[in-house]
Amino acid sequence: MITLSEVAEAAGVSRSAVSKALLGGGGKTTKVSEKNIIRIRETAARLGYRPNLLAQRLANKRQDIIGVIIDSQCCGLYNNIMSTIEHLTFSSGCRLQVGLVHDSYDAIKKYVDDLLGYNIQSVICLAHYYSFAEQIPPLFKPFKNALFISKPMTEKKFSFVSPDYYAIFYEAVEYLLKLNHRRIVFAKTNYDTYDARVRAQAFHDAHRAYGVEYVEEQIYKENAGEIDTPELMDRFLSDILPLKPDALILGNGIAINWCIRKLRERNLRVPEDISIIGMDDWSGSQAMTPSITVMNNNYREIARQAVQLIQENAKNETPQIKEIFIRGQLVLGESCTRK
Amino acid sequence: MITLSEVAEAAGVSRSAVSKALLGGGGKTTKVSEKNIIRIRETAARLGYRPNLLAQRLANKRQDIIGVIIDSQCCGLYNNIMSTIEHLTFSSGCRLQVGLVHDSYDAIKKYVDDLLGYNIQSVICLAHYYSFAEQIPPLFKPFKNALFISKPMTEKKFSFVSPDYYAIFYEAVEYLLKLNHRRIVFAKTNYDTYDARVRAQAFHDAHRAYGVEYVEEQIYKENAGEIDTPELMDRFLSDILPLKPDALILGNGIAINWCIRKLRERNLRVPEDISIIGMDDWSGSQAMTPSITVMNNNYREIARQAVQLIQENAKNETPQIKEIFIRGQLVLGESCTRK
DNA sequence: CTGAAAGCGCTTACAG
DNA sequence: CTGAAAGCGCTTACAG
Repeated sequence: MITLSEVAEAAGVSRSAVSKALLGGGGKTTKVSEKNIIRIRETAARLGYRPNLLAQRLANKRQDIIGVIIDSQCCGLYNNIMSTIEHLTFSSGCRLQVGLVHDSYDAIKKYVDDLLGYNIQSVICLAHYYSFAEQIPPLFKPFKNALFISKPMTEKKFSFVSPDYYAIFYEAVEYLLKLNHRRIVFAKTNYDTYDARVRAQAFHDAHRAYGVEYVEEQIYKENAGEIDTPELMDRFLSDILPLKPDALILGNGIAINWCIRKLRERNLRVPEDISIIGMDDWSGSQAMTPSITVMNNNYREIARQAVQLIQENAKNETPQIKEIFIRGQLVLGESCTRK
Repeated sequence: MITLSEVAEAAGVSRSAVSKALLGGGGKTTKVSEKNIIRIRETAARLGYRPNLLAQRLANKRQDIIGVIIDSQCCGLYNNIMSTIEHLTFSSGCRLQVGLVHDSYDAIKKYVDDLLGYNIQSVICLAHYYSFAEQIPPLFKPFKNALFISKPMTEKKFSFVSPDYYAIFYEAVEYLLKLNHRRIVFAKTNYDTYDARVRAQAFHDAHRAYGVEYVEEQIYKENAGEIDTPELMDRFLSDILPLKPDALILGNGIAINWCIRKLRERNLRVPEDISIIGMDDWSGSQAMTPSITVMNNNYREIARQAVQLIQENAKNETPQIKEIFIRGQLVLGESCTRK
């Protein structure tokens, strides 16, 4: 590896001059003549010089790096978010340092330590919806500029950009009620996460607003995560079909595929016998047969606002805490029909 | 930020001692008494000391970091690969530095520069199947230890771990031919990538082995990428249905969903009228109705071997170049039937 | 316009 | 067992 000193020696100039000519360093006062700039550039190119980023960052502390902690399982779901974040930060000359974790508190803690060890003060957390959801936010206290995607489960104030889970869920339930559904089953989880809480609340509020009674069993809490295996789906259906549901609100595409398949085995058709709404949009929801009515969370907009906020705060000495909810929209498919 | 020097001063010992007691540094000869170790640890904890990783890496050059360059669009497809890589490297005390790109030569080049600038010599590339596929591998020459997932398009020898696209594709075509299909259409792309090439070759070889003639149009080359929008699917079907195909080999789940939907609009059923095989497995392929026969590339095994090889090579001064093909397997669904 | 010097926060080889 | 010193490859403030 060629160093800056070697370039300086080969070009017969000082290291300050090379720093200025090649790396934009050299402080405010260092000037280099046009002649030397050319010679330095030529020498560097000839030697194949590459600046050492570790040394650069150690020396001047300038930080244009944003840490990202993301769960590898979210990757599909958050695909739009990540690629938008990547695009926006990259085009503004910023870099991402990505910590990929999977459902592991220890891994998240380790990556947090790494980011702090690299003196990275800005971080976006997309991995905090677990059974241990409330243990994650405290890990992010040491950062000057932390931002969560989705509202974190914590007392302390953090900036976040979150889907407005309540509003979209309310809209979905309202939509079903207006189509005369009277027995909607919502496949919640037994996790105590923010989204699950407010969805249950929206379920309740919408029913109340429309004067429709429901039994507690219509909010299904038996499952830990997605109902995305045939076995889990069988159990789920055995549990809830006795309630004679006319609509189901479920998670992702896989769950819904299994659901449709398993309903068919029981001679139940979607939407004729049971309507279905998906809680998360996924690419391909409109390609299915029937196409699925889904809650589009507007992830691209979430990512856009997240990047804007974190970059703004990265400039401030005392970042301001903002809580931003992004409205989603119900994408109407063929999976719901009037009763 | 508390530094090592401050801990040393507060504990009344030398920096070497702190380095040894806290960070496992201090060289071979530095010894610290039990008494001092305790005091140093206590002091560090009290002050909230965090080692600066930049300084550590700059000073001792020890590298336990593996770079990864991955396309954000691959994320779904390569989800299994990435999470397996993450798991295996993380549990061996290694760290990943992930560069997330999207279909952009410039971004890949920039991330390569970054990795080299951080003095990272080991890198896994999962982003080299583009229209500019052959421009990517040269970027990775400067690394001591580069490894590609999927065979790269290049003359130079690189290590890679790749799906055995040829074998699995041959198996799929053979399967269809044995089920008496005689007009198989393969939705290739107009990209000149390794996988596309050998698939076309396998298509040819299998037909020849079974003495089945085919016309060139059965290898559809009009598309740039996946046929994953309704418009592209309409055009594709308009183009190939006049050939009276009895089977289609297509890309991912979205493409296949659109295909089934658009075939139905034309009163063609899967598999009764047309059989379908998917070229890439995706979670949910077996949940669909009908479930889809897919080529499972065995990504987890690919990831496992990739990590093993790159970690092995990271130890060697002169890494050995290995070319590893992983056999996949045909997962039989309901989307193919005997003609 | 130019370069010598001190510093970033860690290392390790070396001398006690 | 212990610490002073030189070094990693860059910075920038400063003095010419």
